[in-house]
Amino acid sequence: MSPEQPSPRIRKSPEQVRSAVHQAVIDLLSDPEGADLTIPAIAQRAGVNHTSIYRRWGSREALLADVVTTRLERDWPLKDTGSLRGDLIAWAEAGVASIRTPEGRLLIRAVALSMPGSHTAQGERAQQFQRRIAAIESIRERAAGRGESPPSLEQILDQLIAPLYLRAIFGIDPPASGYPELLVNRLLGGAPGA
Amino acid sequence: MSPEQPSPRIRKSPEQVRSAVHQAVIDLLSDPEGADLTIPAIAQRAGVNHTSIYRRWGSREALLADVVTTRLERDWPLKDTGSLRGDLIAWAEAGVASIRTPEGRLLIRAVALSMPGSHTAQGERAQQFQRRIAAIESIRERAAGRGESPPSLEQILDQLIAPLYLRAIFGIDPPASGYPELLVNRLLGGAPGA
DNA sequence: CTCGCGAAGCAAATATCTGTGCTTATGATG
DNA sequence: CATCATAAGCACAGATATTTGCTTCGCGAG
Repeated sequence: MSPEQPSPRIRKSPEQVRSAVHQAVIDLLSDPEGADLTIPAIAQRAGVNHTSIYRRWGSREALLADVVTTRLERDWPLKDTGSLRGDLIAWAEAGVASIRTPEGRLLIRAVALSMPGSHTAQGERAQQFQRRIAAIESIRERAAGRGESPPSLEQILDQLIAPLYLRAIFGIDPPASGYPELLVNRLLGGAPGA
Repeated sequence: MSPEQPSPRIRKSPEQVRSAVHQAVIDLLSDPEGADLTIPAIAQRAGVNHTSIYRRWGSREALLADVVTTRLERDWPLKDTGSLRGDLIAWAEAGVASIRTPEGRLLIRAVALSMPGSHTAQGERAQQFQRRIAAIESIRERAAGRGESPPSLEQILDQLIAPLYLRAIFGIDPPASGYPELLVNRLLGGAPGA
């Protein structure tokens, strides 16, 4: 069957391990069968020895946090569009795009998730969320620097972040079109002033 | 130490078991140390044998769902105040009150939580959330019956439910006062028309 | 080219969780 | 008061996950 050698041992390099494990987490997370995200399962899927994972990441929590951070910062970046409205819409668009994929949903849900991970859970999760909040803060600061007066963080939290996260966590599809604009219009008021 | 007998076996009645187990789940959930919510841990905390839990609830998912449902429906009930605005504010107030207690936060978070519960997880969780949605739907229907024209479910989701859930899940305190009214005013528009 | 450090793989031990058969207390029923 | 169904507790077995000691490869420094 396998065109490969019956090779007794092909050792992966550290980078290969990292990459394979990350991918395995994503795969299992996306798996509609709801495969359980245990270290042994991840290891098998990634084709690495489970001890490699235990030793490198120490816990599932830490691994999850690593994967989530990496992916989220890649898929949900900040853009500088030159205006507050533009920045917020861009951010919301990236969010909506993320939410539309099963992978993205699960990823975001994983931030809120955790369960039997004990104490580290809280810390890691909070940190992830803090990172997202920090992104929003930098948008506000840029706006303030341009002389615009951005809404309070609370307002953005309630009207922009919350709807996106809720939908991600509970798997509710966002409206088919114009959703980012809708949210931002509600937040900033009526029509695109600038 | 213990003023009790070294009693070889004091068997709890089914109701005592149910009550003790529920309380144990709440306790562990509230525990800042982030104790892991495993059946054996819950059993020990409740002072019951773990097999009693396995046999009665079958899985951690089912147990969690039971506890959450029970508590949530007790602490976050629906009231009929006679107006859409009143109903929504009452609902939001109950939510805010819930969110202010560590227990309430964790409870709501538990709805979104779960993780290594595999497939059943999705179903149970979705059901919990559906129940909450149904509550909102009934508010809308009552309003429609009175001739009022309630906002769409989507709008309520985005502007009322989402902010509360987000804060519960990530442990963000709601504004000190007037928050329920603030949310409902945003949703229904300006001032209390009636 | 050789040496040596860091990390992957292997195997086996340990700890935990999950589930089963059986005994026996508890509370309801007649 | 006697009987009986239900469910709790106990002991133990099976399956998984977690951890550790040791070996061996890959790769860069000298």
